[in-house]
Formats: sequence, structure tokens, C-alpha cells
Amino acid sequence: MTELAELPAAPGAARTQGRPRSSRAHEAILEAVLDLLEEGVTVEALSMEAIAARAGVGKATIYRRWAGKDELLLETLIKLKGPPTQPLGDSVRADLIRLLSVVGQKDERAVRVMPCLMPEVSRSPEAYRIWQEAITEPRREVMREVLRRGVATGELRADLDLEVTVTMLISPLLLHRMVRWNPRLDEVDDLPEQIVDVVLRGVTA
Amino acid sequence: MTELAELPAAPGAARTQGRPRSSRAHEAILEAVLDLLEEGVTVEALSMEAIAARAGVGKATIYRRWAGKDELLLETLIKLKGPPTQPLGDSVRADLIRLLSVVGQKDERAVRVMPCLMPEVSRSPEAYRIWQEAITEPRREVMREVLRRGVATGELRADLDLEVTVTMLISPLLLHRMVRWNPRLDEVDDLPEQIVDVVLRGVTA
Amino acid sequence: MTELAELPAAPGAARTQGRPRSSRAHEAILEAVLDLLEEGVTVEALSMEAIAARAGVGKATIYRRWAGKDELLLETLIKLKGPPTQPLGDSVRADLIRLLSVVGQKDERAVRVMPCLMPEVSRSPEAYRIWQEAITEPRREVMREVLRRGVATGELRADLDLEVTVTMLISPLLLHRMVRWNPRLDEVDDLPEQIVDVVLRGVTA
Amino acid sequence: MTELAELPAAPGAARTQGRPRSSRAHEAILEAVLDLLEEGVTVEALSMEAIAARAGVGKATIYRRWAGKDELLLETLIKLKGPPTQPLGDSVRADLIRLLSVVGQKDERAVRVMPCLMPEVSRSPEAYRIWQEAITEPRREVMREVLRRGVATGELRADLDLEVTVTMLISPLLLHRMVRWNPRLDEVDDLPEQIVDVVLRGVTA
DNA sequence: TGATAAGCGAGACGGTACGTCTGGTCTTGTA
DNA sequence: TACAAGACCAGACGTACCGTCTCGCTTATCA
Repeated sequence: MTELAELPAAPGAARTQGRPRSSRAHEAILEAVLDLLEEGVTVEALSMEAIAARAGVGKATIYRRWAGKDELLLETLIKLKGPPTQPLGDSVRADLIRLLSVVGQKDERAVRVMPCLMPEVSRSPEAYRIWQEAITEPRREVMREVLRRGVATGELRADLDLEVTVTMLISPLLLHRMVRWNPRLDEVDDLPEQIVDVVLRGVTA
Repeated sequence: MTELAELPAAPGAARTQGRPRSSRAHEAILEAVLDLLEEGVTVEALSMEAIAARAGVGKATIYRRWAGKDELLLETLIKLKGPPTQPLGDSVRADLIRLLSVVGQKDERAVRVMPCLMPEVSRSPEAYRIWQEAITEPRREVMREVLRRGVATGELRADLDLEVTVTMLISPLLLHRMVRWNPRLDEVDDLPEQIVDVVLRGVTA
Repeated sequence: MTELAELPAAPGAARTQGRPRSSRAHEAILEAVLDLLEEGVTVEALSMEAIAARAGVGKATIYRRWAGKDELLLETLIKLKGPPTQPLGDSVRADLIRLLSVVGQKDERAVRVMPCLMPEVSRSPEAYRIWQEAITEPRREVMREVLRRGVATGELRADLDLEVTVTMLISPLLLHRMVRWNPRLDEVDDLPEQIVDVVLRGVTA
Repeated sequence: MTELAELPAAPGAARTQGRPRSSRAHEAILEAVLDLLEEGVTVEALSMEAIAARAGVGKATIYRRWAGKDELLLETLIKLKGPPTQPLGDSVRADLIRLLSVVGQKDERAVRVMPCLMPEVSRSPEAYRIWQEAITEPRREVMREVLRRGVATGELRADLDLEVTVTMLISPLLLHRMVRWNPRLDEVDDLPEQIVDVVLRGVTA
């Protein structure tokens, strides 16, 4: 997915001449961002200058790959989140609970980065596209697949709207982990179960 | 709610001597922010200098009232959103649909501002507090009240968890309006109804 | 002469509103340049960043006063050179020798700065104007006055061309001190006397 | 004179192995500099990248031949100026006037380049050496020869100091053409004659 | 009524980071 | 080995804002 964020090297050109881009530099930059986040640097306090310095890289080397801080952070987030969790193929209920349980729980840094990308994602169509393709859509698809299985077995209603259902399942968790939208949910320790149960009962055949 | 964002003028002091703060300036500043947003200025492109210039006000006059751009934007958002929509007292279902239908629909500018406050809200406890008290909590409370009515009439289960239910109702709409989390929902035109129906069926007595 | 290099604060405006420019900062900047030169920093290695850092001043504070490095250096040079040496009113010959003897001899730093301003002076009409008004013209005028005295006493030809004569007197010294145009003159220890004698013999009545 | 500026290919080595340096590239680089100057590009706006691009040459190919921009410009200046004007062998006076008349008059670009080399020449002993050997010294020598003829014929004083005299003759013209040191000389149209006459009268036997 | 205290618009202040550019070097593939 | 291309590290450039600090003024309250 890395190349999603890459700037086109030359619109319709060969891109084979000259010294090739150093993958060493590429990795070093992403590592530098992760390191700095690890050390507790606020996302908004992350400066391109600090990243370049930490990575031992010239600033131009960063701008050659990403159009700005947001694009770089976006790719960092993608790297941070990795591929979506896979269902185990147990019951539909168990799989959904499993999928919801890991929302925003794998890496603390991802939870810090995500809200900071909301401004960019809501403004730039390009950032939105990358975010969708690399982060949200793959996770929705995994969950859709589980739901489709439920429909196939007759466990779930045949006229179920997959998109609505998926969104209803994930949104509460996402909003809670990302910005703690409803602080009273802090005390609910089986939130994924509760959500899955309500939705399943609502969409059972 | 406006005064939530106000800096304490002087911790334990009289605050009556000297020239009082000009409410004219106060209004002019908020108006300036709204004007600039209206004109299509990106939230992140909004600079204190531009706001001050537009309001015909010195920068210090802004900082005397708000601690920074985020606090100012937060108050702007509060002003923009106004008091929460009230239920009409019809059926529980109709009231819930009504409440969900207005999420992020009243003023286009609010939808643009909100994602930009997520970084601040997720970082600063103070901003989080204001955001909760002035924006999210009042809206949750309105919805809780409707649900309580349903419980009282026996229409809804008695052991219903209000917080979970409220969050399940609002989150999908909020996330969709704010950052269009699932673009396929664009084509669903009765989203509030569908959500309410699934949840109600899931929590019916 | 300092204000020659100043940018107009506002073309035709009052320039009395707002916080006034800090003369402390102004001095600190010029001092910083001199300090750095003193420490042996090459003129072309002088960076605005280093100057700002050394002066304890923001870069904008420099750019508010000077349009660029060259203008700043020009004013530094003016400060460095100070007012022109005055003749003692002895014989015309003695006065001219005295004036020529100090060309490029007062401060070693001025001799290092001057060649570095040649590119700017030869390109920018504004820099040229300042350089002429503040540096070269005052020195020519002092020398013209001595020559006029010689004409008045009948010692020098009445049809003497002051400009040509002044230029003939100063140019060899200037070029020698500035870029050591003819290195063999290093061994001539009475260069001012020789030049004055040749020119005086050439223009005696 | 070109090879003055060349870097030693390998201190005491054969320099015959491998692909020989392309004289095509060498010429193309110098031509590129001249072209860009012709087009009005400021000397300080001349970048190595622009030169390389214009010459259709890699930057390394430039650095393989010259140590930096200044050395390249210096060689360009040498090429631009060509060999010194030769005296016609007329009278000493006529020859001197002829020599002075061409100072800075042959190619407009040379006059623009020269002031820009002053910083380098005044700082780098190596640049100074090349400048002296290839530009200033040959021109002084031509003029010395004319003066020696005058001494031989008894027209000029036998104890004449050739270096002082040569410097006195050329400096005013040089400084005027290069940086217009005294703008009032713009109106003097027989400057070479006047200078020669004053100096000759001053050094006549 | 006059002193005093705080607020006002304006804009300079010390900083920090931005994104761009250039310098001089290095690394490809090709000749 | 040189070449064209172009990426590399480094760091200065000039700009834009940040949040604070003077200015000279205005506008209140309190003596």
C-alpha cells in the first residue's frame, strides 16, 4: 500500500534514469516518525525538520516522496495499523466481537495519530482516498465477509444492508477509542459484546 | 455556554476595575471566524492574524479571551451548533429519527470545523471538557430522555444501557457526516430510519 | 546615515502606530555581524540565521529592517568605515598623502567586506545609491575640497578636472587594498607619496 | 590559459586510462554559462544546476573539471576577455590611450562577471593566482612594455617605477567600468586621454 | 473630578517551522 | 573510466504564524 502515498515521479515518464530512490531513506523516515511518536512527541509537535534530523535525511528527501506532513503521517498510520485482523471462522457473533475488540487497541500510537489526520482527510480528496483504500475499506470488507456468512447460513436476514450494519458495528467503537466521544462508556467493559448483541438481535432473520 | 471557554480574568480578584471588556470586540471576533469560514477559508488556514485583521481587533484582544486558536474555534463551534434539537414527544421511534436526522445537517460550517477540533480535543483535557459539556453531552441527554420514556412505557427493555444505546444511535451518523467514514452510505437515503429500526428491534422489551 | 538602508516602514503613512522598532535589536544585529566577522567568519559564510541567532533576534526582525543580506552588510560597512578622515589643512600635498594613507587601513574587516559587496553594488541601483551616498561620495568630497584649495592658491591648474583627479588619486590605493590588484605594489612602501607626486606634477599650474 | 583552472586529474598519475574526458562537454559547459549570461541571468542567479541543464551535462561532469562555481566563472571570464589588446607601436601616448580605451569595453558580460568574482578572488589564494596570471598580469605586461619603450627613448624618466605607473593608469578606468566608482565620470568622454596626459606629464623626463 | 486601572488597535518582538533551492557528492545504467 | 540523470545529505533562504510585549489611546470605576 506504500505506493499509494508516493508522488508520481514523472507523470508519464520512464522513471528509470538516474539514481534510484533509496529504500533505506524511505524506511528511515517512517522509522523516525514512529520513534518520535514513541517518545511521546505530540503529533502536532512533529516537525518535518525533526523527522529529517532524526532520520539522518535531508528535508528534500522527504518532500520528494510525500507532499507534506499529512501524507507522511497517513502512510505512517497505514504502516502502524498493518493488515486488518482476520476472523477465526467461529460463530458470526464470536467473529464480530473479535473484530470489534481490536479496534484502536493494537498500537497506542495509531490512536494518537488518527484524530490528527481527520482535518486532512476531511479536506483533501486525495488523502481521503488513500485513507479509505488502505485503512477503512479493508476493515469493512473483513466484517462484511463475516456478515455475508451469516446471511448465507440463514442466521441473518437476507435483505440485510451490509453497509449500514458494518457502520453500526464499528462506529461506536471507533469514535470511542479515537476521541472518547461518550466518556461514560469507559466503565463499560464488554462494549463489543453489547454492541454485537444489539445489532445481531436487530438483524436476525 | 459561551463562558466555558473564557479565561479566568483574574483568579481570585475583583475584576471590576479598569475598562471592561468590550462585547463588541468579542462578537466581532466570532463573526470574523464565521465570515472567513463562510468564504471558504480552510480551518487550518485560519490564522489568528487573519481573524484579528478581519475583526478589526488587536491580536492581544483575542488572546485575552481565549487561550489559543483551538479554544476560539471550539467556542465558534458551540455558537454554530446552538442548543440541541428537541424531540417532539411523538413516538420513541419518530423522536429518535428526528434527532438523528439533524446530526451534522444544520450548518455546513460546523461539519467543516468539527474534524479540525479532533486533534485538540483528543489531546487537551480542557478542550475535551468543554467539548463534552457544551456539545456532546447535551445532545446525548436529549436522546437519553427519549429512551427513558420508552423504558417507562415498557416499550423498551428495563435493563437497557442508556449510554451504549445512545452511542450506537449517534455514532454512525456522526462519523458519516464528519468524515464520511463509509462512502457507500452516501446512497442510503433513510439512514436514520434504518439505524433506529435496527437498534430498537435490538432493545425492544 | 543609518536610515539610508532602512526600508520604508509604510510608503506614505504615519508610522507612529504600534510598537516602535527596537533600537536595541537594531544595534544587536549590527554588532552580531561585526562579531562574526571579527571571529573570522567569511562574509559569504555569514548566514542570516547565524546573525539572528548571535544577535538573539528573530529573522523577521532583520528582514523588517533590511531587504536582504547585502543591504545589511552595506549598512555594516557604513558603520565600520565611519566618517571620512579629515585633512589637517597643511599643504595640499601633505593633506592628500594623509587622505590616501588611510584608504582601507582603518579596520581590517571593512577590507574584507567591501569586495563582497561589489556584486550587489554593481547590480542593484538601490545598493549602488546607498554605497555612493554613504561611502564613496563623502570621501571624494573631502579630497575635492583639498584640491579646490590648491586651485584657489594658484598651486594647481585652474582648469583642473576635479572628478578625474580625485579618481586618479584614490583608485590605485582602493584597488590595491581591496583586491591587491597589482601584487608587486606590496613592496612599495610609500605608495601614497608616489601617487600624489605624480598626479600633482601632472596637474601643477 | 584554460588549463590553469583545471583540477589536476590525478596528482602524479598517468591520466590515460578509461574513457577520456569529452571536450564536447567542456565546451558545452562554458557555452552554457555564456548563453545564460547573454540572456540576462544575473551572475549570482546562475546555479550549477541551471548550467548543467543548459549544457545537457551532469553536474558531476562540471565538478570533475572545476572545483566550484567561482572557478568555473573565472575560466569563463578568461575566455570572455581573450588575449590582451596589443599596442600599435605608435607614440607612447597613443599606445597608452589605445590600451586604456578598451578596458572593460570588449564584452558587456565580462563587466558583469568581474565584480562577482571579487569576493572569491579576495578570499581564495588559488582563485587570486589564476586571476592574476590569466587576466591582470598579461595586461600589465603589455602596458609595461610600452612604458619601457618610453624610458628607452628618453621620453620618460629613467627612474620611473613601472608598477606604480601601470597601476595609476589602469586603476581609474577599471574601477569606473567595473563598479562605476565615481558616477560623475560618466560625463567625461575622453577619460583615457586625460588620465594618460596627467600621468605622462607627471613622469616625463 | 481627577486618578488609576484595565482594555483597546496596531504592530514589533523572539521563536519555530515551513517548503524551496542550491551546493557538492554519490549511485544508477549506458557508452 | 567518463557520461547523463537524478537522488542523496546538508543547510540557508525568505515567509508565515505563533503568542507576547510595548506603544499611545480610550473608557470605565473609585476616591
